[in-house]
Amino acid sequence: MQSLQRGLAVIKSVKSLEPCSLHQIHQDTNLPKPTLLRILATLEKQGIVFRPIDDKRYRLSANSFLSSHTPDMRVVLQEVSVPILMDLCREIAWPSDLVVRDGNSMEVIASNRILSPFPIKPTPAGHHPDMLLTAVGRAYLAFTDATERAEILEGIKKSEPAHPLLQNLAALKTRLAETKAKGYGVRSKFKYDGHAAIAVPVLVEGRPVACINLFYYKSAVSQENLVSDHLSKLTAAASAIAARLRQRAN
Amino acid sequence: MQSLQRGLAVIKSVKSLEPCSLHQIHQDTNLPKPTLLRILATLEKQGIVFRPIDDKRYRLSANSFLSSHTPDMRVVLQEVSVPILMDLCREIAWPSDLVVRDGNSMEVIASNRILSPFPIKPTPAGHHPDMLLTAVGRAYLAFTDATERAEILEGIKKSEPAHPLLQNLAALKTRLAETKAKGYGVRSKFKYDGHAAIAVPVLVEGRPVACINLFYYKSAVSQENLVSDHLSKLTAAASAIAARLRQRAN
DNA sequence: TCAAATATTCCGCTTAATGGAATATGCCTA
DNA sequence: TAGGCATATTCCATTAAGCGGAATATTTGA
Repeated sequence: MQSLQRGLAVIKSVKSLEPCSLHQIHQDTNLPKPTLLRILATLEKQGIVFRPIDDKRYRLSANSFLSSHTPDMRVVLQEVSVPILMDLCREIAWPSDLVVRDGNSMEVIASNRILSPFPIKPTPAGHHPDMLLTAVGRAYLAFTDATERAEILEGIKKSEPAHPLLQNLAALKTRLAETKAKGYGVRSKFKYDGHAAIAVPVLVEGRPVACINLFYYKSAVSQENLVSDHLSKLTAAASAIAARLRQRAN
Repeated sequence: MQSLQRGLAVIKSVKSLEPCSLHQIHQDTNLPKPTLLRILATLEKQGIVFRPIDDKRYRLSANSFLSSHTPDMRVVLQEVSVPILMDLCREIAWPSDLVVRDGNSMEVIASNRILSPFPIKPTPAGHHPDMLLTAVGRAYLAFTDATERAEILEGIKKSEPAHPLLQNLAALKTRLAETKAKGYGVRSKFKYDGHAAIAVPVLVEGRPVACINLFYYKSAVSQENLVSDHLSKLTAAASAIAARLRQRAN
């Protein structure tokens, strides 16, 4: 069975090269690229490999029956979020990022910006959104438990004592309480910036393991309308990601 | 890609059902049996599944890129020995067993007897060849280190104090030393038994992890001639198994 | 010893897979 | 910012790879 044999060869190739471009697999296996595309599409449909939205390189699904290395939470998040973020952007046009905590700030690990008709510039690689100023950071802080919140605030105080949001702790606490009550975080007003964002947590067993935001132009729509039109969909996407994570954990 | 998709489905099916017959896979996947046969042949050639020589049921290879459960040494031995035992019997006609230590006796985990033209009755399931009387037991004892040897002899003394071979420890030691020197073990003379056997160890890093024997009719060939004709092939098979095991261990 | 269950082989048919060529996309350089 | 190279993707005519029903062989169980 040629095609099965080839498919298995491709799995092995991806396993040894990941993350790898079509071209790399082509060189490794000597199979013609159209053939590889067909095989990879099948493997993707079957949940054996996946590609981040804005990255052409293939990776092994942490899932499946393949003994990858350590099933890394980031990779799993990246994987399960792909179709959900794609659907989300198709539905509401405005772009979103999937963001996790990394130390005292956040880190973007997936995004559907390039799918959006609105040309919002992509996150510079390695950019770490601020924990206190951004919608995602605030959502995370608001929904995590008191211990982790205290730890993060302590960390920021040490590394960035002059941080504007640290100057009024009472106000910060109030804001976080409000965020939790409303169910979503909003970004602070940045200077020279026409964008705004709201963000909700991805909750697994009551803990935020990540956050998804929704970007928009302040000039195009009011926060009020954005919330009433789209918050439920954003929340649904977060729940869908959480559900898939739970499923993966068995 | 239908056939790739089906192949992956079969892998999943075997994974969940193993060890499983063709019929079981057929019921689980709803694929026609000729199709399954084709797929399974491919998977077997690619080292994804295997079948013991005298068992029609398919199992997942411990090898490969599949996260089976614990990669059990027995299963690995069983798997890697299949083609080697088949070739061996094709070459020299007399049948062999692959045997490992199990406590104070040995245990047959694979055999090519049914391939042999000589109708030597198959090992009764669960039969444990004696450690002191059989060729495989003696080969094992002779090649293992002093510590394990002492442990085994101690164990036999406790469970079977009247064992005939224990009555003359000096003679036993001499016999084991000879065995190691010659490179193969021979079976003790059994009453009412026209068979005889020789056996060699499968050595990995100097330790015997298993033994392979070679059965014959005393009336058909002398031990002398059997050794001069076939010992080298038996040893080669043992080395081949050892080499495959090493490869598997990475 | 025979019947039932299961495994395997056979083979003509069809469609799914193939891959060369054309096109699109992304990326780097000047 | 254009223009050119590298890579990805689509297209489609061709064909052999895969298909599975039916016949046969083997194993099992009574």
